[in-house]
Amino acid sequence: MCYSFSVSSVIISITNLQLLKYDSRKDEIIQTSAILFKKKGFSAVTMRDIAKAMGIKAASLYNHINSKQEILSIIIISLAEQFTEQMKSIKMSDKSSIDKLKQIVVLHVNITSKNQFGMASLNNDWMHLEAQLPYYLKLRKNYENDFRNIIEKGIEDSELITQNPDVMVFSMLSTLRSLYIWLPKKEDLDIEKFTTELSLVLINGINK
Amino acid sequence: MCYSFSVSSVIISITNLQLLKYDSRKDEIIQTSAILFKKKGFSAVTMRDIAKAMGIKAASLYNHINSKQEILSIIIISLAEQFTEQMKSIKMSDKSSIDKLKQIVVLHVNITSKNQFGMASLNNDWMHLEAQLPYYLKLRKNYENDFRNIIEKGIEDSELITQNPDVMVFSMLSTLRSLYIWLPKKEDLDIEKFTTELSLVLINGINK
DNA sequence: AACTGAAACTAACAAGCGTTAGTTAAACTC
DNA sequence: GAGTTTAACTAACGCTTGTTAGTTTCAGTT
Repeated sequence: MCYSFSVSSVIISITNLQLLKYDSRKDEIIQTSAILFKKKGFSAVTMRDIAKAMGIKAASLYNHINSKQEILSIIIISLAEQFTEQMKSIKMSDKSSIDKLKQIVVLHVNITSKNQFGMASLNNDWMHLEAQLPYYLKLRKNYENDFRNIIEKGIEDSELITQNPDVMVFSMLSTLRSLYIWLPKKEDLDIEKFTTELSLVLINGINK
Repeated sequence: MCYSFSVSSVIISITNLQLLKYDSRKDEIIQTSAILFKKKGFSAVTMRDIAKAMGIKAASLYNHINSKQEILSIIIISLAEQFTEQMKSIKMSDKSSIDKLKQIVVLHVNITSKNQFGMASLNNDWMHLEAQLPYYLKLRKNYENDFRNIIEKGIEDSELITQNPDVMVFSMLSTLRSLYIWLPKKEDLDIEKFTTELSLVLINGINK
């Protein structure tokens, strides 16, 4: 066993400010990496790029993380799990299908506005996950299924038009997934107002 | 002058089947590269990957192309110019704004269905263009401006709802740009039917 | 004052990268 | 058949990649 602790050393660890700082340093690496990944993509960013952006040497990164892969996994999986978790509470609520769809719009705007860089990795670099790739694909498939089920229920209940639900999921989800590109461009954006406008356009269209 | 020809040698070139075959071999490299670029992204694909997919050695590729960069430029710029050209004829036509938007949907579905792999590079790897990056950005900006002008005209003419045109452009264009992900999934797709359904959803929404 | 551990460092590794030089074999032109 | 061209090849180049080993610095604990 490499990392076994006595009871006393655990207590020391908890009260040790250094250890807390360690964790925040790891977060710094992940945040910095996400910024670079958005600009050039995972494969084009080197460990030396990440280190330089933090003002340290590449080798020093390995005091905090195990591999370049791990950085990507943490970025993507934590976001995918946020979507999964919040979709769960949306689908279990007793609202109408249209209200559920509006809540999905809110969900995407919220997570994206707080994670504009990470969302780029989620959208563009998921294929470079290795061990975690099957898990990610499972989460994504479940999410899309939940989305389609809400739409199919809306069609059954005559809330929504009788059209191919796949096309409807595709159209809405494509827009929501692209939010990470657009949100940062509108810096002084009223998030609440934007969410309302976007819901209106996605659900009622643009035709007068 | 490295490549000057006498009149007779030009005539020979035109009637020379080898030279035509040369061009098609270059096209093969570009097509093969596009397939790999879609799967892993430009940066993660090596010249040895491309060569292996064609059953030759990496060095042999350089008999047909000048650099890895050049492959990417040809893929992206040729598509961007197709969009630019066809947008030109749409905006100059005397149709209503809604009909122009429907034509833009047709434009995207057509180009994407014929270039599913290249469209991935256009969307994800444009930042790895080097010399051609400013030109690409100019074409993209012009395209988005033309798109927004059509929508603004539609609002003026009371064809479209009075809403933020940026949100409307964002919503429609995000969906159209994601077509390369979805079209290949529906293999036995009736393109014409799909285009009609998509136009309906984008313009009239999904609300009953 | 001695000890501990976090977090930086230097130096280096083996593997892989895009690309070039020079060669070869086969297919065309005359 | 001699000469030319196309398009493959082998071999290698200098550079960059992710990562490891071992060392140093320094603040906090005992």
